[in-house]
Amino acid sequence: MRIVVAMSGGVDSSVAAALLARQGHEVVGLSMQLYDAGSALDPGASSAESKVEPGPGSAPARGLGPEPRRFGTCCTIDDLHDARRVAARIGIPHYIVNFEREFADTVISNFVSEYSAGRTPIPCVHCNGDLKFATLVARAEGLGADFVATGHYARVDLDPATGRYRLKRGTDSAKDQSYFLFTLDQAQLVHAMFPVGHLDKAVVREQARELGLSVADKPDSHEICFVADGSHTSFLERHGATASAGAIHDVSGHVVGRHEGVHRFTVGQRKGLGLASPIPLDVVGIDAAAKTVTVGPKDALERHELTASGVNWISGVEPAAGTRVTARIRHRHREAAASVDPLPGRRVRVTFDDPQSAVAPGQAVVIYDGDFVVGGG
RNA sequence: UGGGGCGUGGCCAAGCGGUAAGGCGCGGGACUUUGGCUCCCGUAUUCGGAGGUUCGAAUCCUCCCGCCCCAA
Repeated sequence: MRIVVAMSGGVDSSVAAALLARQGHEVVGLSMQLYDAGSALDPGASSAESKVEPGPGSAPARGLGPEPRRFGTCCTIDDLHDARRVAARIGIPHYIVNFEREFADTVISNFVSEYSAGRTPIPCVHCNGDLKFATLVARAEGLGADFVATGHYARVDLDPATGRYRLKRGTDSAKDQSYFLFTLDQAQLVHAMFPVGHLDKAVVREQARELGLSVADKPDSHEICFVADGSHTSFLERHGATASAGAIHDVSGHVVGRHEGVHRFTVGQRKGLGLASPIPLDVVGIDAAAKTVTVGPKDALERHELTASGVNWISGVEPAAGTRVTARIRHRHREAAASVDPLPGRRVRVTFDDPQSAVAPGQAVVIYDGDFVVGGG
């Protein structure tokens, strides 16, 4: 089979590619260039021969001004080189496709507008859904590939009972990334492969070492990949987040301070308030229109239920009202028992047995039935 | 030159004779393919200043300095 592997330059996707190649598949490595090479390049640095081939249909990035120093923490020029080196090592062709425009138009623009609206976006979901499993799948088809594989810790299988594909947690519960993949639909899952989803991270690294891959000991990537300096606030402000300074209220409506812009806050946030208080205060609400941030004690963050929009049901069929599930309201949230009630307009109400703290608008709730992702929104 | 209150780390603040809580902030680390949370560790030899009482004071006394309020 011909399989396209999305290679980020990290260990996981490298091993994914290597495993598939070893199984005898015709593997093609594809790396997404997400940032302008000129600004991502560290002038004078080691990359004398960095030939980045523009992918078909690529266009100049918009909304991506020059970044200070390194642009991101993944998909940098160095990461592209790593991917290329791995591809060479395992003997597969490797292409770099320019996704700057798509990345700017989907992931980054959404990131900025969501924060400006007082919500807390989750860019990895868009990156996975819109880029890796939409745009990339289209490219893969153009290359005559049957599958797109990534290094995600998740599994996909075919439910013999229904004939539908299911998205399953990765075996390594500590590294499970199924949360970030809840937008995948049947059409995408048909072509999706997660070659390391059944492995533990430690095993993946071991494999990388055995295969002689140079990235075997490369650190895991954390934090937003496109924010290099660790400050997403300054990133937002460089990319047009409106600086909407306003008042900080307490839960009874008294003004207790000022803030420098709603995009600097997220529900549940404690740091950065600059308020003196005998007890810790957390952001309990954000009103972008009124430019206000409301703070309160931690217990004011607890919610028994939430509604999510833009819901995707993996199977394509929504569950019956009152279906018992577990749900997470953020990556690495300890899943909580709940029941779901699908609502009109691709919405769902999730009612938790026990109250959950800090349901942040903009974050995703992902619904599980045992090891399977039911859906999310 | 009347009466009352207050001055504790960058900020808020507890302590009111027994050897400086806590929160915010900040620095470092852990955790983490989002943000946030959380968890560690660090952050005032010192309590406006100077004396005094005491085995021992930020806590009591005296004076000084600086704020604030009420009455004039």
